[in-house]
Amino acid sequence: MRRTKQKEAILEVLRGTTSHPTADWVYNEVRKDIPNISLGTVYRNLRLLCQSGEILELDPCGALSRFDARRDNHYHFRCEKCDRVFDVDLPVDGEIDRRAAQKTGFEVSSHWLEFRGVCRNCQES
Amino acid sequence: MRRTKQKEAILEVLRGTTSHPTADWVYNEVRKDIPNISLGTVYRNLRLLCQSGEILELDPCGALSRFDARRDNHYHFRCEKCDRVFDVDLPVDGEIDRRAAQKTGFEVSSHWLEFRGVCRNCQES
DNA sequence: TTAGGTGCAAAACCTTTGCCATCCC
DNA sequence: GGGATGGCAAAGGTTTTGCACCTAA
Repeated sequence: MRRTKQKEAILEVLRGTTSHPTADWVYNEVRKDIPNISLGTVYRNLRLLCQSGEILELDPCGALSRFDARRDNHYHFRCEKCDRVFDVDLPVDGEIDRRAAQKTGFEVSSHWLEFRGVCRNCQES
Repeated sequence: MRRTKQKEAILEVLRGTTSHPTADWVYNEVRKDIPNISLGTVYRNLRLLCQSGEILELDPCGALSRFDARRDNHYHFRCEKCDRVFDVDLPVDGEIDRRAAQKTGFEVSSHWLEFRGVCRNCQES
C-alpha cells in the first residue's frame, strides 16, 4: 500500500478522535487540510486501511437493516462466511449494564451482544 | 395503526422465520401471497411495526458505516439520543464466547458488545 | 366519511466504480 | 517508467417520499 498525503490525513483524523466517525465526517475533517480531496478517495482509503488492519470498521449488523419478530432481549450470532444471523439463547447479563454505567457515568438501559464466527453449515463446506 | 392485509402478511412472514431477514427478503416472501405489493409498502410497514414495538430492527451500528483507529477488541456505548458512540473500557469477557459455542455448536471467535442508553451530555439537556 | 394506507415512480442517500491524469517508489 | 492512487462523475443498491387512489374503521 502506497503512502499518500490523502491516506496519511485520513489516518490522522481517525487517530485524533474517539468518536467513531462516519466516512462523511472524516471527509469534512480532511477537507480542512486538503480542500479538494474527493469523497470517493476517502471511501477508498477507509476500505484500504480496513483491509490492511490499520483501522477497524464498526459494522456489527452488516450493511442492510434486518428485522426480527422476536421482541425479548436476546443475543445473536453472525456467521462470517454466509452472513446469516442466528439466535443464541444464553441468559441476558443484566449486571454488566450496571458495570458499564459505573465505568462511564452514562445511563445504560440495555446492551446488544452479537457473537461472530462460523456456523455449522459453513464449517462443513 | 390500521390493520391491513399487507401489514398482516408482513408480520406473518416475520413471525414464521428466525432468519432475521432483510426488507427485500420479506418483500419477496410476501409477494407470494400479495403479488402486487410494493417494496415501499414493505419498508413503510416494517418502520411502523418497529415504532409500535411489534417487531425489532437489528440495528446495532446505525445505518452508516463507522470507523475506528483503535484496533484492540473493546466495547462501545451508543447514546440513543445523539447517536454518538463512545468506548467502554470494561475487560472483554472471553468466557462468554465459549458458552455461546457450547450452546450453538458453532465456532465462535469473538463477540461485539454495544451498550445503549443516554450519555451524560444528553442527560443534562 | 375520512384519516390513514397502498402502489407506483421518482428522489434521496450512502457507497462503489470507471476513467484518465497524477504521483510515489 | 509503471503500477498504484487521486479527482471527478456516473452508476449501484437500499431506503424514503410524493401523489393520487383506495380502504378499514
